[in-house]
Amino acid sequence: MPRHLISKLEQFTRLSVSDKQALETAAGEKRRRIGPREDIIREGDDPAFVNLILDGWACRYKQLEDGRRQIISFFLPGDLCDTHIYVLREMDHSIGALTPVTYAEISRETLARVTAEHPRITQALWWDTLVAAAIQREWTVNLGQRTAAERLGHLLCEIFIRLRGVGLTEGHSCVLPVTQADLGDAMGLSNVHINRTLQELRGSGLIVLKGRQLTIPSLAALQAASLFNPNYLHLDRVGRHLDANDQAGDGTD
Amino acid sequence: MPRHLISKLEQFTRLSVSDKQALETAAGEKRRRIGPREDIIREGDDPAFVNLILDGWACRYKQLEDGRRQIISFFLPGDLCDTHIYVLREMDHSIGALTPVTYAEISRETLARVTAEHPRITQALWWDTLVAAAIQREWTVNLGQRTAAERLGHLLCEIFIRLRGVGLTEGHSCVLPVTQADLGDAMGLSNVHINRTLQELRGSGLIVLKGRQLTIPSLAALQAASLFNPNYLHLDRVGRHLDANDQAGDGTD
DNA sequence: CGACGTTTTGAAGCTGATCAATCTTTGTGG
DNA sequence: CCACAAAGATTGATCAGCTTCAAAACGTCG
Repeated sequence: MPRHLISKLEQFTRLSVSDKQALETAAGEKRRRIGPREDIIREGDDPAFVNLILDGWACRYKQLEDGRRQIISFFLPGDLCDTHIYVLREMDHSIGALTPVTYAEISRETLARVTAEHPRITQALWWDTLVAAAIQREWTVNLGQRTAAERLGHLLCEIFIRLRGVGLTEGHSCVLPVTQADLGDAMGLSNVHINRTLQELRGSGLIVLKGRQLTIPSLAALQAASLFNPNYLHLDRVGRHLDANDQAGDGTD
Repeated sequence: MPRHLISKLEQFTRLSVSDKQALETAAGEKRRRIGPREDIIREGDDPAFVNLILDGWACRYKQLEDGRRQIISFFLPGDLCDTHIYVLREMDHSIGALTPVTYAEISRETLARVTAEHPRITQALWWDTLVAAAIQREWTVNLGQRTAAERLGHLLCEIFIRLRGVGLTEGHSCVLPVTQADLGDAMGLSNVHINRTLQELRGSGLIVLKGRQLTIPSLAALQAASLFNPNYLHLDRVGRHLDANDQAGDGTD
């Protein structure tokens, strides 16, 4: 069932049948389901598990004393929250659902066992962690330098490509199941301005957005308009040399 | 000589004499010195080493096609660039010096050896990595939600506390060796507005800034004004239980 | 149908950007 | 030790992008 995670990791390296089974087992241990606006974990809590999003969208966020909320990152299906979080004593931010979410709680011990026995998974999780850090850096650039239209366009490019990596796009389309207010909290813009900026992107034909269905007629055009350079997602199959080949037939499915 | 790194890590766990010697040796292998505005590594380069800043200030940054520059994070003495960066094939950002900088290049092999032989160092580096990620997240909040004055005040709190952790403060003062334009590139503000915001902070008595000498008369007051919550720096000695105690006298110096 | 959440629109106001000039500091060479 | 150059800090004036507030339209679901 953690097929999205597997798809994602296979962008980096090919996994053997046994690798996939190990992930399967780990993700099956403890499964939970929550509704939108519910929290998976809160600032101040002791992080006991690594959470794996199986379905739905969640986010990291932080709320200032006066109510301002910043969404720090989006969690899409297949995303894993910090694999070493248990080194720290308490959460410095919260993780909450934006849509109905199904996720797996993976214990520290399980994760340790899986990585000890499956070096390719270890490598792939490293890659995933580094890409997550790169995305966070890119958001810094996004918030610091880009205009509203560039910023939003950039986000949509990123989301589309990430969803494609986990098999959740269809042609030029994908879902965008969050409210405009959520997008605003993520981009540091008011919901009103998000609305106007979306209209601007629609007006210039860069996106088609009907309800929760997003279509990007030309990803290249949206990328160009948003100064989007996909290099930070590191989709260049760096880990080719780690492709599983220890058993005939492995990794071909 | 990597005394700043050692100071920093000892905020998390106590290190034995042998731990410190290992860091000493690793940091001594290859030392380099560069001037301000020179790069340590550039976007597109193949990351061969982990860089340890021994002296001076550097930064991660990214430059957009049209020249806009965002400083993504500051590297202070004792800071280590991503310890697992070699998993990726090429840098998605650059690292450059803001002042004259001395740094050590640590090879992948050396780092692997040190961590294999020194579990406390491994743990401490994990803590360091997670704190670095938390800082990046906090910058996202900073850029997305805080006003110019809050943003700048927040940054100054963070820098002061980080410098204090590596023994580079004196009483309520520390150096601030970067230009206002650099601060602007880091905070997503124009240099003009940085200037005016600094004057505002000076005017309200929250900071004293003469040349490159920064004094924060009341850190608590600046924190309050900037909505600064230090929890994300995880300075609560989480790793107490890992304190080195395998040899009498260890860790007490 | 009615209610609630979400999107859309309009108008007014503020924060911070831009541009351009001046002042100050630092560093360098004579 | 002074003169000069270059970098950085400061100031003023104008402008643009985005926020805020408020209301209306739209959708969706019990």
